[in-house]
Amino acid sequence: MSGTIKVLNVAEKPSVAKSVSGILSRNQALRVRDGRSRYNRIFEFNYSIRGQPCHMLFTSVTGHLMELEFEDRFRKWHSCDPLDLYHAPVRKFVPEDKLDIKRTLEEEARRCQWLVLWLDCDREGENIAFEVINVCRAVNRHLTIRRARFSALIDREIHHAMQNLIDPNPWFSDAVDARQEIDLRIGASFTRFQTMLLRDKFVIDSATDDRNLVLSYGPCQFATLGFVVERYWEVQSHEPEEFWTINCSHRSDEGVATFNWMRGHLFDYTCAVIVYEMCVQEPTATVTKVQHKEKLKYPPYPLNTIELEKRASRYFRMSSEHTMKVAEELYQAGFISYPRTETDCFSSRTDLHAIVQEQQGHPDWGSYAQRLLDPETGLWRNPGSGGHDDKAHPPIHPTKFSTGEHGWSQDHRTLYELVVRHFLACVSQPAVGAETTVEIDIAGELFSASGRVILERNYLDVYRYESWGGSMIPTYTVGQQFAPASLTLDTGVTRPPPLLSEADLLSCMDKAGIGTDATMHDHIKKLLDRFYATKDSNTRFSPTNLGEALVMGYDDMGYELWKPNLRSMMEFDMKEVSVGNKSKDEVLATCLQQMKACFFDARLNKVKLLEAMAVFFERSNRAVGGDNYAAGEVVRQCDLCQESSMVLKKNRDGNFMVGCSGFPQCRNAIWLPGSILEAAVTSNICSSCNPGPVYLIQFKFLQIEIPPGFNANHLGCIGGCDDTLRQLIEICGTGSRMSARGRGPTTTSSNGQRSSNRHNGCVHCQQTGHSSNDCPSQFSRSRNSQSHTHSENGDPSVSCSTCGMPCVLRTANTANNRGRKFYSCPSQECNFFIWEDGVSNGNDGRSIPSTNCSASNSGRRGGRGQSGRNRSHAADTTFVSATGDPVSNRCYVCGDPSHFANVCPNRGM
DNA sequence: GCAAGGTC
Repeated sequence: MSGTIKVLNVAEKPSVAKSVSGILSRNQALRVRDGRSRYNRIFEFNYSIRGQPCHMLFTSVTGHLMELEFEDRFRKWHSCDPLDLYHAPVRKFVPEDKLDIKRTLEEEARRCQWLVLWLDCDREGENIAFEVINVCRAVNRHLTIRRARFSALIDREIHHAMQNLIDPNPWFSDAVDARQEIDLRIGASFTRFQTMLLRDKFVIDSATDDRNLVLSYGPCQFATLGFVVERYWEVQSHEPEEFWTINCSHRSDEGVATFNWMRGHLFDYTCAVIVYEMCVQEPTATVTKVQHKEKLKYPPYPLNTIELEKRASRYFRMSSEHTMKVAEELYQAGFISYPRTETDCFSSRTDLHAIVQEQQGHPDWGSYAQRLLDPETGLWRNPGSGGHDDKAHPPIHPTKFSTGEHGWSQDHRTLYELVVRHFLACVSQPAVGAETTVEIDIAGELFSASGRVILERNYLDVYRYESWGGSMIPTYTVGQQFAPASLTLDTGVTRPPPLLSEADLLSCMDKAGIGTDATMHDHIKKLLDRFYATKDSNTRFSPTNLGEALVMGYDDMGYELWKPNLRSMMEFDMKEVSVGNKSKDEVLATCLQQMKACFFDARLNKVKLLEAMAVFFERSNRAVGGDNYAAGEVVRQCDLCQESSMVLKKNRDGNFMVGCSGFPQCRNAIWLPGSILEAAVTSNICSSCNPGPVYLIQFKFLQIEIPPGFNANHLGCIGGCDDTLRQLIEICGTGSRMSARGRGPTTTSSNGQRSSNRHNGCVHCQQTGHSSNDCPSQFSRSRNSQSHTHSENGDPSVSCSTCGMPCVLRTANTANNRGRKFYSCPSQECNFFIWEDGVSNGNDGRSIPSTNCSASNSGRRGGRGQSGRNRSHAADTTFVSATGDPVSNRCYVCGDPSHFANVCPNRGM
């Protein structure tokens, strides 16, 4: 067919591909074939777009085609500081289970000239459209790309959409991209942080195996939890208050009427008694007002997802999650319309009568359907509108008649019945009632009674879930007087509000914009799955200890991370992006910057979380392993890798250091004096160090290990400006590579060059804590040691026989001497070494043998000043292991030549 | 192992 173009059409789900294909082809010459994905078939037919003959291929995806994830090196929980997740690179990719769909799209796109996107017309749909565009355009750069805009699967609308194609809207898609990225970064960072902080520190008895417990955080799940906790606290904090009220009854031939005091109740007993005694003294009642009024009780609006969930919970105590599962199955089998819809008004184009007609044969509600269709009954009424329309799906309604199918569970029957009865109710007249209100006066106090007679039941006949209580009261006339049958002063107490029911919770979420119609039930289920909340047999939610502790912890910090505001603000920003008022990048930058600061602050205040947990849980004895990042407090951004953060940590030997959380990719580290007893990052920022912020650290030194004149408490900066800290490091040495006995005042003045290095700090990075030679940014260089073996406490002190520098205590890692300690000169220029046990035995030092040492006794030279000057010594002296493999004398963990890996302070990070 | 959002 000359001039015919091939058009690839893609819908968001298979059912839409099928429906639209059926409408466009008018079911004429419609062919179907399988794609690579078993769910997403391909429909083929011919069509003409504005006179252009087209061969149409119509397939679908199943929701999002792509996922957003961190790049691999950030995906493991201990791969980085959770703070890094605010700027770690992310990527979009097609997950394994969607690859078949991707391949279908690629294959079909290659042979098409046009791509028409039939994704749902909402923000998520637009984002999925761009996912499809990316996949298709990657294999066919010449594709003409158009968007079909439709709001219902109705013939006229679909043909109109096809003839009036528009451009896809990148702003809508951008809003979703921003939402995804923010959700991922916030969720992952807080989840890792609180899980690693709390899981191993407490015996969390709610979980079967708390080692695998994940204490997840998400803007939706925590807001949902917040509603539960807030109501629970309200209930807990309620203090019953006694009140008094006066009740009056009257009996006549027609029956009994109960009159309520129009003041309601009084909390002041004396006042109540005074009023009551006045009434008792003059008890005659005079009727002051009789009012008759017609009242209407309207049927519900057309059914959307949230109402379906709420009503199923209220009427049948069915969980929202189960409701959606059953509804999905009914939808898949064609009995009800699409169950995930916000829309609660029918389009004027919907043939409502046809839907009712289908139900006429049902044994239970068929006769009601017949009455509805009979104009003489006057029962029909065009349905009201709840004011919501997602422009993508109609309200939930029956699409196929059934009296119950083989294989349906009771829940399938119940839910189908609800959908049908709800629909029939929507198109029915409201119930009509006559209400009578009577007011009386006793000694100047007013009382009222009311009664109701239902005149027409109308929709209530089919909507049996609702009732409208009728109550009769006797006939009264104004001016009539009577003596009350009873006049009592009654007492009662105020009651707390009830715990939130599932329907209440859904209402709270809906009102605050937490989740979507398709996901709200997931968030509720997540609270149960994470052991954050429980649900009782009345569908009422209480927080567990865990849920309450988490909310309490954040609340004590003063954060509203558990309130819906965060999501609302995000939602506002998303809206701004979707209408083009703000750019995606702008919103991402602002939001993530704020959340990062919030995360940082939350971590500084983590003690609040720990305290809140301690209220409910026993401390655990379990060893905490691999939790350095959770324990580490951020001091500044790493100026070496520029990606991760420098965090204050304690090494295994108990000494403090500030290291890059990007380890081992980045080995930036600042070693702090071993004489530090306590160190904690504060929220104070150094005013002189750049790039900032550099947070000051509150140090507490062991007084006896620092010279007179220095204060044991010091608010210090590791950014390079802090002379006091520099001096203390110089005087005390660092605690990183030596055992405690290596600490103490040293003979640094004996080595002018070394002393000079320290005073000047590192020439590469300007930081204290290491010398220029030690700078992690200069790893190929040899380094001087900062450790000292001279001591004042009687421990051996060994100096290099060549240069006189204090030696470093190391541990051999060779086959013959593994674990044996020896001293060696920190300078790479000298080869001096001596076994530790040799020192105590009074042996002389010896130099490291030139080759094949294996730390054996060979190559002994003995005597000071004779160490291997005759040997050309490279920075990396090679040892040979027992297996003959060369072993570097640098630590294989951090590359530091002053120690071996078995004593590496960074091991196990 | 982490979010929330689509959908099967």
